[in-house]
Amino acid sequence: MKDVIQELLGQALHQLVKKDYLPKEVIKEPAEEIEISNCPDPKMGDYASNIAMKLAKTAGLPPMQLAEMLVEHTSRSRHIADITADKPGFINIKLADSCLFKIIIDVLEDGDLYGYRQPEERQRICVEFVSANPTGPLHVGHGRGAAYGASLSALLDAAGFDVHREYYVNDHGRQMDILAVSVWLRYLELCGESVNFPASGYRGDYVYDIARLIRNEHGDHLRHNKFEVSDNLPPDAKPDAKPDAKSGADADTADGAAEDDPGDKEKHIDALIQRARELLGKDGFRIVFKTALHAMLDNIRTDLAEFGVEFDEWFDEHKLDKSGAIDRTLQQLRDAGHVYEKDGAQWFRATTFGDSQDRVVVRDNGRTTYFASDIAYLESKLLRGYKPAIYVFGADHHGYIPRLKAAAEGLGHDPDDIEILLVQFANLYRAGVRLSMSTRSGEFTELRQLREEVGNDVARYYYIMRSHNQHMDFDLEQAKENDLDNPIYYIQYAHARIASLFRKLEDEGVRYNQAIGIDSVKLLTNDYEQQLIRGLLQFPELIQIAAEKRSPHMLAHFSHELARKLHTYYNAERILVDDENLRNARMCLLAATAQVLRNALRIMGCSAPEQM
RNA sequence: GCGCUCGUAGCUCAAUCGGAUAGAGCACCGGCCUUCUAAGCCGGGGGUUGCAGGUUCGAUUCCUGCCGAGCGCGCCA
Repeated sequence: MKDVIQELLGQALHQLVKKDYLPKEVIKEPAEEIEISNCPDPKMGDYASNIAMKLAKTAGLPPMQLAEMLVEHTSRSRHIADITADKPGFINIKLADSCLFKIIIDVLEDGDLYGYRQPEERQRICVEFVSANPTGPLHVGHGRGAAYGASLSALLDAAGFDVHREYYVNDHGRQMDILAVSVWLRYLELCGESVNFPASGYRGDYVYDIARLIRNEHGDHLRHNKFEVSDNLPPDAKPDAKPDAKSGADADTADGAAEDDPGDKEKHIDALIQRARELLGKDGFRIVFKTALHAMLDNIRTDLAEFGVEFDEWFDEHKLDKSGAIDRTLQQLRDAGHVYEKDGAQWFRATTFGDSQDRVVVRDNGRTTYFASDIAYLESKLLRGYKPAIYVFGADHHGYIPRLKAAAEGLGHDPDDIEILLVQFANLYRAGVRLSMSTRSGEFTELRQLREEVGNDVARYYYIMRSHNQHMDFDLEQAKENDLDNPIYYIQYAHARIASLFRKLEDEGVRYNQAIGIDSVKLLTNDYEQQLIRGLLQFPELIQIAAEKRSPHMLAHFSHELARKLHTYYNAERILVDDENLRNARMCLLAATAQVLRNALRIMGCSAPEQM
């Protein structure tokens, strides 16, 4: 509908230019350049344009006068009931009733696809999100990225993009080796060996679960005694050592602390990994490694699936190495002259493209860095034709943006072809007390726990109801215990309420006749009904705006608003009246409202219950 | 020190790439169930949009500086 109005105003501008009332500079080339917004107050009209104020300067006319001229020259359309120039220079447009009523029919006809744009050719884009290292279960911090990424993907799909959802599996790095060693040590523990557990090992119970799995499968075949395992290793740090502990004792007052704890936990764990490889051999280590990896991926996959988050592809990092993609991409950068050697390592000259420093891609020991994989992965995405390739990162990764953009540019791409969205942290509160999210405290960390405590719908909604670049407080008390105040229940209740009316009708043996209803929609003239219809009208436009702004939280607000309109209507008017025409017309409106609520809830990843 | 994201009602947050009187929820106060789900509705109080400047017809939005919060600045992943 907006495009119709843009078109009409565009034509009016052309006419005024043709008559020499206005200079030709005022012509906005694509009509879409003409901004159309919703009126803040429905009494003013349905749509508003600020075009007269925008062009006042180039036209050399006061905004109000220009607005009036435009109104005069806008050709009469059957869609428009009224068009006026108002106060500072806005042009307000009121839609014809017939136009509004038709919305109900549109919704009923389009059904699950109402609000969805379906262009002939869909632009292919990729959304990569979560991508947590498979070294442990997902924690609540990943939850927001998961909920945001999934809803954003659904939103972009609705807006007409061909969306590819991708999870990048870091199955190649040192962290995975540490997990494997952690599992192996727990396995040895189960075998009866009393080995020390390293400070930087993974301590969660899930590590024992995997160890148990291996022992069931392979018995004691991978057992080595504790002396073989720990002899001649560099000393470990204390298990509880916190590098940046801010306790009262500072280095200068308690210099004994350093001597008590001379170990380097990083050197220790690296040596331990090496030892494990030696003792287990290539095959033995692989058994532990693969079992751990698969167990964790299963865990994560199941967790996400239960959360309603699905991916089209799980992209394994190691494939980039195996296929030679990393080498090829690095060679490409070398050929372009963006790589140099220093201190035995190879550096990507990221500073040429605005990064604050150059970045190592090949270490002096010959191994490629994590960033080298990132570059190859980036190239893979762009070669596959995604435009843009969207990354959803936690806010703590914002430092990666300049180097990734630099890499894209170094490979000869437009840096705008990759788009990096940051999701800010969510703080969990219980009864006003902030819960620690560190793994060490073990207080409340797993996404699974959160889902079990508050439910999937609540978790999904709470995660996305705030703008992704806004820090957010997630209060478990409000989310769970006080469900009267929970916005997601409020929305779902509106949907259930409508379903309940249809049930009621059936119980009373009265048939709902949609044909009669559609013929009678013109009876829906009271304020409440008009408000609801306008809500339905706004939905497709909201999808487009929210998608452009990568802001699924706008759907949360929209849904709440639509639910409020429904509840208000329900309280003010009796829906199931005796008059057959009016009753069926109202039921049509409610059916359409339920449909829009369903569509919005689906994009947000929440269910639309028939009863509550 | 440098950089990124922010700062809006008592609390949690909106505000459609700069628009009309800055809006919701929670909390607080007062009304509405013999009738379709009261998990609801209606009404009320509550604001110098962190501070100071600047840009223009118009600023919560854009620019500069300051104050404050969170997070980053490795041949770690």
